[in-house]
Formats: sequence, structure tokens, C-alpha cells
Amino acid sequence: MLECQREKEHACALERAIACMPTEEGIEAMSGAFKAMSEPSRLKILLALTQGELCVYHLVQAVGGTQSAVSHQLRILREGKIIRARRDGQNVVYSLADGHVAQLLQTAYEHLSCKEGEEDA
Amino acid sequence: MLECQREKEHACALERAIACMPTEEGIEAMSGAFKAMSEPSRLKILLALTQGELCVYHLVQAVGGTQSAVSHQLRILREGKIIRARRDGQNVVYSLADGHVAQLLQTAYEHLSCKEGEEDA
DNA sequence: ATAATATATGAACAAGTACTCATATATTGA
DNA sequence: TCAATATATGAGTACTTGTTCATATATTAT
Repeated sequence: MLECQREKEHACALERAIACMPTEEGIEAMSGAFKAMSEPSRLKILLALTQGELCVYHLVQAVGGTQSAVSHQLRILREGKIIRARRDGQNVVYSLADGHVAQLLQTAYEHLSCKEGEEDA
Repeated sequence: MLECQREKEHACALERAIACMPTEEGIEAMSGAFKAMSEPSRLKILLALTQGELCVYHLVQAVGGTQSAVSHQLRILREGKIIRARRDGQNVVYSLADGHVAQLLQTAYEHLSCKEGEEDA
């Protein structure tokens, strides 16, 4: 039963991989964060919020689409703890939940930039 | 037509948000990267690869599931330029595409850790 | 060339999801 | 209290996606 021809080289990476693998809950939580940011509409909302807090009305202007659609997406982001809501009179003002979110956006943007115009290797 | 009661405070954030918003292609590319990392199976693959390159056989052991399912997910990650493939004899060895991917995983992990045990505010 | 092993992929189906439409809730002003 | 404005949400539907099963391709050894 010859599993892999680089068994010796890969064996310890495999051991570490198994050892460091988060629990199912951890995996769900991490993938949930990425999932929240994986929808174009939601990503636009998040990118808009990197420039400062915005109410729903302004978010609709910033990202386009209907108020209903934006509001549905805001709920998903809110429940995923990606953004925070605070009521201010008739408005609800949204902002990014914490610095990690901004950092994820920044890193993803850099990743994108460095891939620009790249050929399929 | 009273758009938002904080019109004056939010107006310049809105302007910046609109000004800095990437093109549709940029949005698609960024959200595509997050989407690739948003599936538990794919995220496990990526986390395993943070420990070093691994062939498909070892990846199947590291993340569980069938060979077919893992291979399908590998394709998505490959096409999204999240991972790189290189043939090595009978095996194909996978590794993370670049440092940004590892950084995204690291940041998401930290975000997760700081949210642990937090109550719904 | 043939068999064996490693990986990839097409089809099909089940499950998830993002939108629209209609309506509900919350806050403010008269 | 009543009207107006801002935001949220349930239902329904079209679309996407992850899995399984069967099979195809690629590499190595005999």
C-alpha cells in the first residue's frame, strides 16, 4: 500500500496539519467569516464601511441595489459579527466590527493587486 | 427628501466610499478569493497546507472526505489561484499560492479567537 | 503494451442562498 | 394619536454549489 511516493518528506507536514486542525466549530466559524465576505453585495458594503460608518440609506447609495436587498445582506453581516449596528434616531448606523475585518479586506485587496494581469501558469 | 439625519457627518464617508469602490471585476476577484476560502472543506485544505506542501493522498487524510470531493475542491482552489499544483511522479503536490493566503488565514484565525465566548451585544 | 496507482472530472441530485415583493416595526414630528 | 420616514423581515422563487458515483487521464513498474 504505497500511499505517496514522498511519504517521508510529507509525513511530518501531514502530522502537523492534523495536529493544528481546528475543531469543527472552529472551522465553521472561520469559514463563516470568509463566507460573509464572499458575496459581491456584502463585500461592497464592507469596502464602503472601511471609509467610515454609514447608515443604511447611504449604504444603498454606495453599493447600489434595492434597500431590501441591502438590508438582508446587512443582517447576515451583523449576525456574523462582521459589522456592528447602532441606532441613531431614525437611522441605523453601521460600522466594521473590528480591525481584523479591515485587515482581511486589505490583505485580499493586495492579493488581488499582485495577481493582476497574471497568466495561467 | 431627508435622506439621512446625519447627512453632514456621513456625506464625506459616502463620497470616499464611492470613490474607492473597485470596479465590478475587482469586486468579483476579491469576493472570489473569499468565496474560495468560505467552504469548510476548502478551508481545511488550506489550513493543512499552511504546514507545508502535501499531495492529494495526504490531503485526503488531513481533511477527511472522499478523494473525489477533495479533488473537486482542489480544482476550485487551483482555478482561483489560491493554491498551486505541481506534479511529482505519480503524485500532484499542492501548496499555498502566496503569502497573502497564509496571512488571510492567520487574520481570520485571530478574529475567531478574539470573538470566542463573546455574548451577542 | 499492460496492470496498478494517483488524480481529475462529468453528470445528477440535494441543499443552500440571494434576490424581489409585500409588509412589519421603529422613530420622529405635527 | 396619526402620518411620514427609515429600516427590517417573511415568503417565494430562480439560481448556485457541494457531494456522490462512475469513469477518464496520467505516471510508473513489469
